[in-house]
Parts: sequence; structure tokens; C-alpha cells
Amino acid sequence: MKNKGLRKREGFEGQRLIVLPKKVIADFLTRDLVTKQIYITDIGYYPKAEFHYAERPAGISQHIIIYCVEGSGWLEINKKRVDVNPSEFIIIPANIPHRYGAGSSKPWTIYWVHFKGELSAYITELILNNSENYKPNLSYNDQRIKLFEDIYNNLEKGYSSDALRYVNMIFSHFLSSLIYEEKFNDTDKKKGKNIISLSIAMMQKKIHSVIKLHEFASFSNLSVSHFSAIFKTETGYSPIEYFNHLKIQKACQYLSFTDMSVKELAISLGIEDQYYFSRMFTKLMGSSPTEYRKKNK
Amino acid sequence: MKNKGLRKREGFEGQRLIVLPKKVIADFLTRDLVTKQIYITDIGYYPKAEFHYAERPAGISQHIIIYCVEGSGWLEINKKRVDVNPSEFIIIPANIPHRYGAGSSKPWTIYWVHFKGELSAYITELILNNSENYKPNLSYNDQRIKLFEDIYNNLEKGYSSDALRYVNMIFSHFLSSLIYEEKFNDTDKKKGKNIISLSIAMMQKKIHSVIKLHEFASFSNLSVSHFSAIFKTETGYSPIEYFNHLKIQKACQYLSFTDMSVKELAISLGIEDQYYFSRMFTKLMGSSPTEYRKKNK
DNA sequence: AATCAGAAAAAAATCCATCATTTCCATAAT
DNA sequence: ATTATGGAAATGATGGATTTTTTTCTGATT
Repeated sequence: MKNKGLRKREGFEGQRLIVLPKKVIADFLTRDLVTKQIYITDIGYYPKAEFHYAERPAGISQHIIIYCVEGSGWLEINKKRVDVNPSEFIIIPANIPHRYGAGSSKPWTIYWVHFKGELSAYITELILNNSENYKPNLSYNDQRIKLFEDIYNNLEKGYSSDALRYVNMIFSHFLSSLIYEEKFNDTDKKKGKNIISLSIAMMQKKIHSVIKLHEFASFSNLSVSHFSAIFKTETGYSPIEYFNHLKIQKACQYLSFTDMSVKELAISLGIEDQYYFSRMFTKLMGSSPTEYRKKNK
Repeated sequence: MKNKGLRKREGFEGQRLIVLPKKVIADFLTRDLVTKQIYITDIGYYPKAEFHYAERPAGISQHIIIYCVEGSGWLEINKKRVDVNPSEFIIIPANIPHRYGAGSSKPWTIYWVHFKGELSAYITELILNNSENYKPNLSYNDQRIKLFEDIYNNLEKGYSSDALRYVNMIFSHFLSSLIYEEKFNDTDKKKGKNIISLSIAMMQKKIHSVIKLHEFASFSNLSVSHFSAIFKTETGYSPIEYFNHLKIQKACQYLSFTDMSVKELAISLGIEDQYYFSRMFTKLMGSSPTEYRKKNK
């Protein structure tokens, strides 16, 4: 790593890389029903890839995905120059001229993979749909990296048809995570975290009672004014307004599925004054409670 | 569940099931390049499925996979009777006459899925290769169940083309785990071999504490200098640098998915000085912690 | 070849200070 | 009940100076 001033293509301390043999590609990957859809041809990891540089005036026949862990780099494609920073991906479609390289001050650390197959162009396109400037819109997720490492580790063990099929099926999963960010992240993580969603959960639980604004506020350990303010910016509604919406929603359910009178209904939702309830309902739903019941029963 | 003596096909307390609408199958799943390879038509979960019973004298056009979590059941296919016990899978190829049902004393709890697609017959065959009596040779692995639940949860949210592609690409991963048991289980097990991956595992476990270099070294029974040296050649990073990277990655997750303050975060990662943490983060990720949070939330 | 000890050089951690930004409350107006 | 506003307090970002730890290097030992 001491050849300052030179651009190099391979050889970094700690690097790992696997290039699938031509024979394996020809004999198995392009023939097997599973792998011929999508298969990896090369995969690797370059830590602190000083002077890393690649120039391909005619592109290559594989699609390329690069994931930058650290440091920075750049990509030049279609006369566009794209900076690449930590926790960003880039995708380079097959047969498109391009150049890329590590940044000079802080060279990037990257995972990369080349792939082909009958479905590859289509998938690449889907990823590009979720991208800006060849960078998919994604946030950090270590599950994605685990998939990558799983792939790498299995390939390292050899090229049995088993391993190859297995690896490329996981690769599908990996690719899907680039196409559909939100789904990939959604699983269970972002529930019950912040003050606002906690408050909303509380509203849902206490839908049958009267709760004053200051109770919500003190539940959240915030002053009334401040609580109000952030609630509004987060949800677009002020707290009580939101709470009332929930109540009206509940009312709709009761109207459709029970025979409760409007008065009973109002009381069960903690709204003492049935007339007030009726007016509120009408204002929100466009029709009065009984009208609504007629229409929806 | 009180209809003793009767065999029933649907309806168990706590059951979950999704049947993809015919229209979705016809309009999207069989047409999209990705999904037409493999797509799910039905998926579900039946807890304690008392009197569960299905008889299909001509089979059905989808392949079926059933995973038994608890209790027991049986399958009759090709004149063979197969007992099904906890943590076992069974696979039933399309168009083969069969019957199956829950055991009478301890009825099974099952996950199940029906699938079709151009590749489905081939995949089914591969799974059968790894099976005895229609039972894939597998040991318990909860990652597999997680994949299943991920699939279920995403389907539950709707049938957008995004969700459908995503789900069926994970399904690929799931299926591959049935074909290649050893590989699927291998991921973390084989890590325990060399000193470096042991150290990294330790880092991951102790991500919340301060650990000095000499502790890592003595943990590995190596001198500080030697440990440092081999760590660097293997990973491309020096030990503490690597450890810090892990911490920053963790920080990214917390920033995206929680409302923890930067100070709390720093402390939770064993970095007493929040200012130092902030600087380190910025240096590595290119943006300060709160900037990062804004961008990725 | 693998390992260690020791020392110099490099980098990381700590501490302190400063400035910018955000959060928060009290008050008043709507 | 909600929104607007000003000022106080807390939090966060950044820089420099200093101390501590880590990294790297060399040569010696097993």
C-alpha cells in the first residue's frame, strides 16, 4: 500500500475476494434452472482500498453493486459524477461505460458483487427505480450485511451445485432488500419508540374515557404547550383533535356493528353530551350518526 | 372448536391466514418476471388445530409446505403414512393425491404455505432430494421461522407489486433453507474457529463497554503487539478501530430506530465523552449523529 | 513460522472551552 | 384547547491542548 501516486486495481490488506471460475459459470450457473435467473460471478471486500480504481470504457457484462462501509469514493457514469459515502450503495448496470475509485484522503472500504442472469437486468432496473443517481435510497441495516457475509462464507467453501443454488437464492433476498427498503426495515423495529406513538397508543387504550390535554402532557413528561406543539408537527393534528378522530372511528364501528343508540354511544366514548357528539360526528364524517348507520348497515 | 367428532378444514382460535386473491395471481404474480418463477398463493398459521383435516384425492395445483411447531399430525401420500412431529417440515408436491390431519391427542400447531410458479416443481424436487418420506432433513432453526413471519407480515399489509416481489424473493431464501440444511445452519457456527473471528464476536457482545486492547489480546492469549498485527492483516483494520466501527454501526441503528439522545447513545456504547463520540461519528460517517438521524428517519 | 518484549510513532481518549441548535416552559393571544 | 413568542436550559457540534492507549516496528526467543 505504499505506492503513492499510483492507481491500482487489486491488493488491499485484509481484502477478500472470490471470482467464480469460468467453467463453473458455463457448466452450472448458466444452466441450472434456479441459478440461471440470477447468479453471482464475483464478490469481495476491500478494506481501506487506497488507490482503488477501475475504468471500463465499455462497461462489463455483469451488473455491479458496491456497498461503502467507510471512507469515501466516487463513481462516474453517464457523464455524471456521484460521490459515495459511508453506508451508501451504488449500482452499475451492465454494459454501461463507467469509472470509479476510492477517495484520496479517506479511501473507501467496500463490499462489492458482480452478477448476471436472465432476471438480472430486470432486477437492476427495479433497484434503479428506488435510486437517485445510481444510489438506492436505503438506511443502514446490518441484516443486509449479514446476508452478504452469509453469501460470501458459503461461496468460500466451494462451488458445489448445492452451495451455488443456495447462495444465489439468498442473493435474491439481498437484492430484494435493495429494492424495497421500507419493507426490509419494517419488521418490528420502529414500534413504540417515541413519545408521540406512545401517546397515541394511550389514546387507543383510553378511547372510552375523557382525558384532558394536560394528562397526556404529564404522561409524556412535557409541558402542555410543548407537547401540543410537537404532537402537531409529528402528526399534523393537535392532540385532542387526533383523539377525537379516533373516537369517531370507533363510533363508526359501533354504528355499523351494534344497535347502540347514539346517546349510549356518545357516553361509551366518554362524550357526555350526545348533541355535541352528534355535531362532531357530522362535521367529521359528512353525515350524522344515524344517517351513517343507515348507509353502512 | 366445540364440534367434537367432526373433521374440519378451517377455523382455529388464533389462526392467521392469507389467501391471495385470484385477480392478483392472474394479473401480477403469473406475469411479473420475478414472481412468476415462484409465488405464494396461500399462507397461514393454525395453532392447536384440533380436528384439522384435509383430503385431496387429486392433489392440488400448488405445492404445499407444512411446518409443525408443536403437537403432532400425519400425512398420507403415495400409500405411505408419515407421522409429523414438532419442528418437522413436510412437503407435498402438486397434483399428488394426499390426505393429512392433526393428531387426535395433541393436535398440531402449524405454519403452512402453498406455492406455484415456473420454478416451483424444480425446487420441490430439490427439497425432496433432501428429504425422507416427504420430510426434509432439517434441524430446528429459528431464523427460518423468522423468514416465514417476515413473509406473512408483509403480505398482511397488502398486495402491492412491491410487497409481492419482496415477499416472494424472501420466499426463495426460505426455500433454499429447506434444500440445504447444513449451509443454512452453518452461518454462525463455523465462525468460532479462528482467533480473529472470536475477537470480533467478543466485540459484538461487549459493544456496550469499554475494552482495552490488552484485554482483547489476553483473551486471545497473544501479546498485544502480535495480536494487533494479525488483526490488521486479517481484517484490514486495527482492533480498536474495528471495535469503534462496530460501535458506530450500532449507533446508526439506534439513531434510526429510537429517540435516544446522543449523550445516552454515547454512554450506552461505552463512550463516556459524548463530545468525543460525536466527533468520532462525524469522522466516520461524514455527518454528525443528529444529521444522520434526520436523513435516515 | 509463530510469538513476544520493548520502544518510538501514531492515534485515540480525555478534558475544557465555545458556539450553535434544540428543547422546553411560562405567558399571553387567539 | 391551541398557537405564538421570548428567554432559559439542555443538548449537540467542534476545536485545541494534554494524557493515555494503541499501533507499528525491530530484533530476540521459542
